[in-house]
Amino acid sequence: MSRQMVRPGGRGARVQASVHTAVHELLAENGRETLTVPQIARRAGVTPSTIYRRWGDLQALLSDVAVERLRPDTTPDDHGSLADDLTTWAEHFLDEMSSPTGRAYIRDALLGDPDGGNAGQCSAYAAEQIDTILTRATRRGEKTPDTETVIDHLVAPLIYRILFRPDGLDTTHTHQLVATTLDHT
Amino acid sequence: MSRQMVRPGGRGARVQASVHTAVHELLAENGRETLTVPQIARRAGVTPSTIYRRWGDLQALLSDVAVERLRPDTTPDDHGSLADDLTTWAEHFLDEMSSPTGRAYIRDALLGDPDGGNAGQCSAYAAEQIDTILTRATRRGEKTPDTETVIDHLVAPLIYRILFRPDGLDTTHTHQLVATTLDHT
DNA sequence: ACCTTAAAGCACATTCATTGCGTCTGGTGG
DNA sequence: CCACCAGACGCAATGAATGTGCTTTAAGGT
Repeated sequence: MSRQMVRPGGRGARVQASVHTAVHELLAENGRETLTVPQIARRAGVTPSTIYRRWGDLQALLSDVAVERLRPDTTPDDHGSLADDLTTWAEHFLDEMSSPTGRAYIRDALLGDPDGGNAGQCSAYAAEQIDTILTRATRRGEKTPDTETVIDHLVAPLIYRILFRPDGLDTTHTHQLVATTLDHT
Repeated sequence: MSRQMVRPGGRGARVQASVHTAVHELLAENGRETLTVPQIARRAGVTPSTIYRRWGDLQALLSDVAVERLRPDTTPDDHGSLADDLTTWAEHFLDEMSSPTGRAYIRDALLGDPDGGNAGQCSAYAAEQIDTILTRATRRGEKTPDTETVIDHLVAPLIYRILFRPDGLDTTHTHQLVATTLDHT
């Protein structure tokens, strides 16, 4: 139930919004350990039952919030060359995702529905961004790799390190990944 | 607290074993949704307080069990060539990890301690296996990529697809990844 | 303005998480 | 060989969270 069919502007929309912001605030304040449904309900000015009815359980709600917060809010900047665009995007991506908050949201998104519903959405967001960059490069006349190639050799390694080896993250590595990715054209 | 210092053969060891198998069985039977500490305790013939004392909370316990079950039980087979070894290992890896059970264990491992304690352990397991294969190939006189390269361009894409895009998994793709990885020598 | 219907509130029963305290196991030193 | 001691376990109790029937509210259409 991540994609809510709420009458826009109605009471449901207000509740959804206040619950989402309540989750976000409480996560920032106390972390996830002590986060409970009644707590969220109190902060949002709602009763717990409302949350249980709309989202089912805490995990689904967290996953829902996570996906919304992981949605990119802007299209990638245009720096005039594919290499620059990819590098800048990758650095920005790493910045956002490798923070404790970012990692937490990714993990929450992974818990949502067992097959890649919410996680798949996140992946789709990244794919869209990449696609924009690649399309722009193609229009410029540059030779470009496939979106899939970029995902395999740039996005995947970044995410892998973020999730499994938070220590091994540095800018040099990112640049190297961009370079090898561009070899696959 | 994943690495328990239990007196071997004593009561503590029995408790640890029965709790671990209880978790494994209950996960297989009812999935993770309905899994609770008292439930595990009942199945294991233990009281909940024991579990709380030893593991702290459900997540830590799940993470502990996950890491133990994700530990490879055998060294990679030797097929006489790096390409064959890597391909076979990748297919085996994919088989184990892409099952619903495997995915669930990976996600549990990711939840353990916030910085990559348990997840890092899993990554280290994979690195060990890869390292064995690469060392063998070097000893044969083959030209081999770095372990890091294999992780970035083979392991990471596999895991990424397993976690974020369970649909996009096929053998062809795996072979392709092995091929491009071997280009990076 | 009314009517319909989906969503939110309320109250309550059930189950879970968590801790204090006494008991027992099993390794250790005399 | 035996008594001792530290840590681990079981029991029981409490406070909180989960989840559900029933009632009430308000959004959107007629």
